Amino acid sequence: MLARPQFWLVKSETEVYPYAALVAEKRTEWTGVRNYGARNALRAMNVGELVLFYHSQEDKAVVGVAKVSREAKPDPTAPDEDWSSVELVPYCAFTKPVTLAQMRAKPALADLMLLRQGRLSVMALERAHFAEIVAMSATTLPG
DNA sequence: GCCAACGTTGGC
DNA sequence: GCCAACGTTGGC
Repeated sequence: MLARPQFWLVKSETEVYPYAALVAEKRTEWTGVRNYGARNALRAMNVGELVLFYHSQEDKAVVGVAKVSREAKPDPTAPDEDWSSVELVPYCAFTKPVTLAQMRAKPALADLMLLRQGRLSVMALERAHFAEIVAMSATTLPG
């Protein structure tokens, strides 16, 4: 049981690996992260924690929530290097995607890391930010 | 250890 | 397609 669950956000290009692909596959190995900040975020994830799924490039919107189903281990796509990957499963698709423009327009999200550090592909989220974005999606999370 | 050059990401 | 931001690399 997690005393203090953390919340996360991952980015994926819409055309490369959309949320629908995760739903179709049931689970995915989140490989290919090659940035130290993003890697450290992966390593801090715990099984069961929730992850906002953001589509970069085309959609520029958070489209759903995934869940960490396995903690970080060495990234199999970089066998001799010090990178990490986790496993994600789909958790809940958003009723309405929450666009970057909508998030930028919310004072409550002014210091959201997604908005401040645009290139980071995996990041921690404050609980309040997570809750705000879920509320904006008009989605009721299961459980 | 500094910093300029370069490559990549991602919004517009 | 362009460009800003920023991370990484490599010369010194």
